[in-house]
Amino acid sequence: MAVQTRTLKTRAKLIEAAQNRIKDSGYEALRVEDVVKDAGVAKGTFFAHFKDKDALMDHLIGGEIHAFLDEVELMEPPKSVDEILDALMPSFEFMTQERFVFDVILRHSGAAQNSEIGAIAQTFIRHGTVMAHWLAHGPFRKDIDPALMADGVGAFQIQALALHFCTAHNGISIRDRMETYLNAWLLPKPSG
Amino acid sequence: MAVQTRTLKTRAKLIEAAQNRIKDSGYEALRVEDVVKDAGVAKGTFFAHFKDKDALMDHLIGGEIHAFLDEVELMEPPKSVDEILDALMPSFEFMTQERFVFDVILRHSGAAQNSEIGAIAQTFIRHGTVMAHWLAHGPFRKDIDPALMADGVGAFQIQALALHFCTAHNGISIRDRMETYLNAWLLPKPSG
DNA sequence: TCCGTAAATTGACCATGGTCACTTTTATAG
DNA sequence: CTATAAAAGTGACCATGGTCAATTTACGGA
Repeated sequence: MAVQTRTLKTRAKLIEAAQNRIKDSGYEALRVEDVVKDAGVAKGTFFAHFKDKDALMDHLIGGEIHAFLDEVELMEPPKSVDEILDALMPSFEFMTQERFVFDVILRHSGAAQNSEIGAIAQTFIRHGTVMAHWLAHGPFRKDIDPALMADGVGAFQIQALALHFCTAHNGISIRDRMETYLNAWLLPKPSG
Repeated sequence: MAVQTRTLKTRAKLIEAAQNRIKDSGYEALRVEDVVKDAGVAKGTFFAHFKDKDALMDHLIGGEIHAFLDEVELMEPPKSVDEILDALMPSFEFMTQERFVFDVILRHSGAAQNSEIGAIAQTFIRHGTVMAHWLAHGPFRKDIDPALMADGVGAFQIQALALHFCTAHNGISIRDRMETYLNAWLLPKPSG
């Protein structure tokens, strides 16, 4: 039997309920019980639509990040580290709005354990593709593969965001730290 | 009143019970209820000693990583990327033994949210110190601060370990991926 | 030795995510 | 228009981490 309209409706109701809750209480405070109550369905139904609460988070947070990438993909390849950062900052702000959100992203960045790839993991792949394209067309180092450079940008991004939450490393903004990282990683250097 | 001997004993019992459980069922399967049963104390006692289950995990996993660092600190500064990797591989093996362990490490790598710094976060700081020292005394690039280089090694390490758990990126070993990263990050490059 | 106070411990209780046998709905064959 | 099988939904129930008012234990002073 094919997927029923009912299924899509229920799923939509669940997602909308969750988004509304999040809009005024944030991600961490989301309770499955509240979502099903607002959506007018039973608890079991939730888990028929999402493997677990984390899967809903993946879907919602992944969706937001995809929206940022939609913007980013429309841009011209940046001509400097500064322009790269201009493009990335909005998503950084989203990712650091709550420690909880960053933790979800971290947990899902390395894709799903066994099953198919999740929304957040997809954004990382997409991010890598866009970034590699950018780096191949800008004034950056040419001695290594753009895909490798893009990989590194991702790694430094995680690092900068993680340190943002670290009491021991405060006083430096995410952007400043990223600038230091990317200058050292992406720019051609004199030999020595 | 000072800390009582009883306190130390109870704490030791809890830790030993946890370690024994982990020894034959792994980290993920650890249950607080089992730990307190084995230790012969009530559940509430556990939470008088550890803020939450995660704090125990931080302590145990952090302890293991500290032990690796003890070894590492005795070594001569490595003279190549390969030698760096020789030094790091044992701890990589530990960190990837279970996805769960890696997740705990990730979650704690950016230190505690508000309160004092945890055991795992400490290992990252220690790792950075050792690595910076190594990098300052080896045949690596001289155009950036060793502390920055060390920071990068940490970032790439997380990246390599994360991709190890990612279905979409398999076929490359952690060591091979790290070698690619570190060659690109640490070695002096021709200008261009 | 006894008392009072602070520290340590207890376990019933709660919060919340997740399960599953059962019921209801929907689509389709005859 | 039924019969029926697959899909969707239900909610009582479970698992497990975490709380806290009450209790017990240990230490220092009189």
